[in-house]
Amino acid sequence: MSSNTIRMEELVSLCKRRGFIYPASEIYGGLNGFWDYGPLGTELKNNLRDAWWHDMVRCPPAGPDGEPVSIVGLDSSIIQNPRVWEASGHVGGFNDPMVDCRETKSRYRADHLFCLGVKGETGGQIYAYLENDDESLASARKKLEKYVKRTLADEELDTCALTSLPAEALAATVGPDTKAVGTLTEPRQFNLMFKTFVGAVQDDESAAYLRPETAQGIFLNFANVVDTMRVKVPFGIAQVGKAFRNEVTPRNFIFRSREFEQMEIEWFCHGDEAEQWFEFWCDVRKSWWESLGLTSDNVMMRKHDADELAHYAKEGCGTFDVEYRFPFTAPGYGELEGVAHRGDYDLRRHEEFSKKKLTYFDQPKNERYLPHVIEPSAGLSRGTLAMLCEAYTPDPERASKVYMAFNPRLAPIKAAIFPLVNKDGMPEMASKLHQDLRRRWPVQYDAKQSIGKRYARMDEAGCPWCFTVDSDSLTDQSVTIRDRDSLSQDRVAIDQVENWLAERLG
RNA sequence: GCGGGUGUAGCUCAAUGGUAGAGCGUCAGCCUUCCAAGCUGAAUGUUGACGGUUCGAGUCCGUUCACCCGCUCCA
Repeated sequence: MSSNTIRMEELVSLCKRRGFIYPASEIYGGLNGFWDYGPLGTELKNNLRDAWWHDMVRCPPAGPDGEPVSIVGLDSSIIQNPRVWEASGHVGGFNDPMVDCRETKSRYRADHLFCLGVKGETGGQIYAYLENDDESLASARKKLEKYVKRTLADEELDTCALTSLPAEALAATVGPDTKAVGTLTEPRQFNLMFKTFVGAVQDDESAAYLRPETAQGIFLNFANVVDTMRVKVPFGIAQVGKAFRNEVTPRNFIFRSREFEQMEIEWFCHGDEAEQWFEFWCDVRKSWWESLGLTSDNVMMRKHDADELAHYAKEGCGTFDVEYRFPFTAPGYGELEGVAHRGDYDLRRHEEFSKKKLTYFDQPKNERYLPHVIEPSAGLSRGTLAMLCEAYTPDPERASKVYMAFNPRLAPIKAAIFPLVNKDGMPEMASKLHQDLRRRWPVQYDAKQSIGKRYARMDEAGCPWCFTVDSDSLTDQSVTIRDRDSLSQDRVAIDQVENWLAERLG
């Protein structure tokens, strides 16, 4: 077991202990791939979401030409007309039948397997091989010739798709990487979209899907936004929301869960300008993650190889991932956000399927066209996990042995207010300060147990500052500020505490 | 979906087939004048779930669920 997995277990343990993240429906034994956010996790996730909305929708950075950019918000339905997912390509691409080999434990896409047999002969063994793989084909032919005990001419060979085989022929089939017969399972559907039914009657007519991405809701409303919001291309539409995928293997805490949250922008621009906007968004998004505390060593941009490009990204200039070095991927990286050049794929497909015109008329250019799309698609759940991983700071010197070094902007608790001792007028004074501050920020009051324990509790919760009222406070009207990261203690006038915090929190 | 591992209090872990425990945390009281201090007390468990073997199962067996690791998958 590597030290990284130990650290991950410690993080999961802290998340539960301090109310960040719990297993979903835990009292019933949990459910694979689902997690609940506790009180502190909810605050953290909301803070990350709000920071994104503020920095991308309300105050986005200036564009490449120095002019302000325009982004508007949206909140579309999780369930849409099922034809949406036909148009988007998810119904086709999400349902690949797979075949497993019981012997070698390999898994193959059924439509990538072909079978080799002797022409005209039925009932004999047949040999599966991988499509477009000469080595695999040669191996299958060799095994077949050994089976029939003679060399076969090319014209004696018969091939067919594995998916076209009847069940009894499949039972006589030898897998690509084995010599035993009948080790392949029947092709099984992997439905990555959650299916549900709209209305009380559950028949095929009423079948629908939970969205596997929030993006499509934006494309569906492109024309509505253009018609009603006086926006001009280039502009963006942003949306935050839940998405659902029946992942084959949910893993790594909330990194790959079946219900998760996305923060997506669809940036609509002229095709000629798409490339410069693509570069712009790659830069903006990487810097944004770094501005929240992810150190640049742990963040990298990675261009997708041609063979891993999504169906929608093949026509544009590709996809860059913003990747983070999670403890469970280290020394490698895991995807935090994908910035994809989708071309005009989505609007074009929805035009085809809906028969509605989705072109944009550009007045200054006097030109009608389908805008191209740059999509910075970030994982809110993954971002929250990255923030938890980055903040987790072991420190054997301090009582808690670990503290969460959240950026104050994201910290679930912004400040704690303590009476040093729970008597002599200190609790009254501290409580008054707490009442005043909680109108503006999530702050906590704690008078129980020793001051050291209270500091330690706040360290694990990632609270950046503690204000302590002591006996001097009663005479000089000042309090001690204890800094989470430096452990330094400074004095500030009690009537200046709110300003002091406002300067640091905005 | 496959293989391996794990599952006992909120957390970390003990318990030869024979009475389910400890530390920490939490809570209450006393105390305490700046970093999990001290004292006293309390709550918390169908030992993940179901079934079997046994006089007796946390322990052995089977099934199942969840988590971790490795495959596979990740539009």
